[in-house]
Amino acid sequence: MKRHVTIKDVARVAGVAPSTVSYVLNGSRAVTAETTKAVLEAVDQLKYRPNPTAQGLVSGAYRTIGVVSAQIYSQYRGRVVAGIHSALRGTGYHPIVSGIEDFAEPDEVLETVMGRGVDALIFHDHFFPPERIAELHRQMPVICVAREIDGMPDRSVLVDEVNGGYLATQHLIELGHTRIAHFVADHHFQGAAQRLAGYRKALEEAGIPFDPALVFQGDNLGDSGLRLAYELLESGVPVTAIFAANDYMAYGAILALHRRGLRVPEHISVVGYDDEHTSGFYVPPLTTIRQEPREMGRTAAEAVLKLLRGEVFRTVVTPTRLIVRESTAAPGHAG
Amino acid sequence: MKRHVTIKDVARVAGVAPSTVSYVLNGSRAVTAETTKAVLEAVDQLKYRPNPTAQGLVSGAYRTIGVVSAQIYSQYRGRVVAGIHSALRGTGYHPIVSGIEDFAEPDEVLETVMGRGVDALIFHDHFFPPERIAELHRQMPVICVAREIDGMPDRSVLVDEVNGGYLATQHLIELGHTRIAHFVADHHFQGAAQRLAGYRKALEEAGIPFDPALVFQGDNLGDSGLRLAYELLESGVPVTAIFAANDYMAYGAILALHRRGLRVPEHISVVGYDDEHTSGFYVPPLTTIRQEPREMGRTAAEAVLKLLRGEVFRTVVTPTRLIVRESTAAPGHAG
DNA sequence: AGCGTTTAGCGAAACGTTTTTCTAAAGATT
DNA sequence: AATCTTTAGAAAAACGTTTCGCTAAACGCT
Repeated sequence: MKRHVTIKDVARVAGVAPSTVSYVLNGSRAVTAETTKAVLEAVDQLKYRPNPTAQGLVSGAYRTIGVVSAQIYSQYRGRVVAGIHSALRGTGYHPIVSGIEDFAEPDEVLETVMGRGVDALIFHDHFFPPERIAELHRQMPVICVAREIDGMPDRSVLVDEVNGGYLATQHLIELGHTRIAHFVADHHFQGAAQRLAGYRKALEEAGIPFDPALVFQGDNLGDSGLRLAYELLESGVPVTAIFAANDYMAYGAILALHRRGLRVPEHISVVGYDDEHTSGFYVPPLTTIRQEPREMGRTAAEAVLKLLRGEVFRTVVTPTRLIVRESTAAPGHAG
Repeated sequence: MKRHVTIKDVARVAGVAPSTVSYVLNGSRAVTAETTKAVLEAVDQLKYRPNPTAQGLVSGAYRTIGVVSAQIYSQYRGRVVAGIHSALRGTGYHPIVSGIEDFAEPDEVLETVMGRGVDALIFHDHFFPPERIAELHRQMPVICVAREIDGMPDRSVLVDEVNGGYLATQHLIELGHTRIAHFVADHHFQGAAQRLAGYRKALEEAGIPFDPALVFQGDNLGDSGLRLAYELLESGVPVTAIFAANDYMAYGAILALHRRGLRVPEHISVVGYDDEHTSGFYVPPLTTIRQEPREMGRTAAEAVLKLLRGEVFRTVVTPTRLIVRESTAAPGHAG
C-alpha cells in the first residue's frame, strides 16, 4: 500500500546504478555534473528519502544517544534534556530518553534505552549504580552530568556545586544572618554534599561556627521542604534564614512559614537552588542559585559526539551564580 | 575492536543454522526441545542480543513513535510525555520527542522527528500547521493530544476543556463572586476558546451577564499573567476574582496582586488551570483545574499502537476536575 | 604515439536479521 | 508395505543501503 521508494527506483528513473545514486547523495566519490543532475532530478521527482534503518545496518551505528535522566518533572532537568536535543539537532544523531519515572528499576530503564541500540549514553541521575555505568563505559562512550564515577576520568559535565552553596550562604551572611539553616538535597545526589560543603565554607570564612542542629536532610520534594521547616520551627533553635538545596524544598519551606504566620523575607529569609522556571513568579520571588542546565546538556551532547569521533574530552565544570530576588533581606527587618 | 556477536556466531556455537536460532528466539516455528536448549545455551554463553537495526530492516518498521510537543518546560506537558513513555515501555516501540524549543520551525521539528524514520506520530502542540498534520495523516497513523484537526476524525485524545472552564467559574460563583475576570490561554491553543466557553456557560447559568471588559488575552507565560493583572487593576473595572487559563498565568497574577498590596484570597480569589506540580506549594496553595496528563499520554500512545495494529480507535475525551486549595474564598472576606 | 594513471560508472558483496523455499526423515493412512 | 503428510532443520532470498572491486574510457606524460 504505502510502497516505500528505494534507491533502486531512483537509479532506474535516473538511468544509473544504485551505487551511483549513493555516491551522488553522499558525495563519497566524484560524479559528473550531468549524472549528478539526473540523479537529483529523480530524487526530487520521486521524493526519495534514504531509509535510515538500512543506512544504520551497513554503517554499524544506530545514530542514537541514550539519555538516562531521573525526575524529568523538574524543569531544571527538562532543560538539560532540551540542551541535549538542541546540540544533537542536525548531527544525524537522536536522543532516546528514559528514566522519566522516578526511581524506575535500573534494569528496566536500561532495557528501554538500550533495547533499540544506542551508540553512546548520557547519564543525568544519581541512583543508577556506578558499577553498572562503569561497565557500560567499557563498551561505548558514556558521559555523566553532575556526577563523577570512579574509574571514569574526563567523562563528566560538572557544576560548581560547592561554589553554589557558598554563594547562597555568603549572600545571607552579607545581609547579616548568622543563624542559617540548610536543607540538604537528596542524599543519593553527589551535589548534595558539595552544596553542604559550600555552606560550611562560607560559614567558616565568616567565622560563624557550624551548628549541626541547623542542618536537615531533605529529599528534593516540596513536601520535604514543608516538613523540614515545621521540624526546624518546632525544634526551637533560633534561625533567621534557610538555604534550601533546591527550589522545590524552598517553596515547601516558605509555605510552612506562611502557615505559621511567618513572612518571607521579613521574618525569615529563604534561598533556593536551581532557579526553576516558576521561581521568578513565586510570592515572594525566590532568591536562588542559577546553573546553566541547557548549557550543561549541550556540553554533554557535544562531549559524546567528540568521543564518538575518537577525539578527547576533558571534564568541564560549568559555573553557578546567585540570582537575588525578594525572598532574602536583612534579619530583624520585621522588627 | 568491539566485534558484535551475531546470529551466525550463535548458530555456529549451537551447531545449527542461523534460521533455526531465529525460530527459537521468536517462537515462530516449532523446534525440538533439544535444539532449543542448545541454542539458548549458546545465546547465554555469547550474550547474544539481536541487532534491532537489522530486525527493523527486514520488518520494514522503525519501531519508533515520533512525538512533537510544544513547551516541554511545562510540567503538565512533561507528564503527557511521561505517560507516552510509560505506555510504550515493553512494547518494543520507543518515542522520539522533539519540539522542546518553543516555537521551533515546523520543518525543522519535523526533520528532527522524521529524520530517523518513525512509524507513527503524536502531536501535542498547537502551532504546527493543520494541513501539514493532515498530510502526514495520509502516510501513517497520527494522533493529536488536546487538539482536533479537520478531516481527521477519531484521531484525538481530548480533554473536557469546556467543563474545566465551567468548573472553575462555577466554583467562584458558588463562593459568591459575580465580577470574575478571565485570562485567556494562548490563542494558538484550541482549548483556549473552550475554556472561555465554559466560563461563559457558568456565568450564563448563574444569570451573570458576560462582560468583555473582564476578558484578557494571555500567552500562557507567568509574565503575561503579571502584565494582565496590572492591566486589569489599572482599568479600574471592579473585580473580585480571576480565573486564569493556566497555572503560570495565575502565578504571575498573584504576584502582581501581591505587589499592589492585594492579598489572595482575602481581596481577590484566583483559580488556575493544569495543576502544575508546584501549585500545591504556592503561597497560597492554588485552587486549579486538574486534568490527567499522564493518562492522556498513555491513551495517546495506546491509540497509536492500536492504529499500528490496524484496529480502530475512537476519539476519547478525558475528564477534568476542580482541585480546591487556598487561593479562593468568598468575596469581601478581607472586610 | 605508446604507455601508465586517473576518472566515472557499474555490479556485487556486505551489514544482521526474518521469512520463504527446499529437503530429508519420521509419522500417519489405507 | 507403499504412499501421503507432517515435522524440523538447512539453505537461500530478501530488506535498502554503502562500499569494494572491476572495467573501460579519458587523460597525462615522455
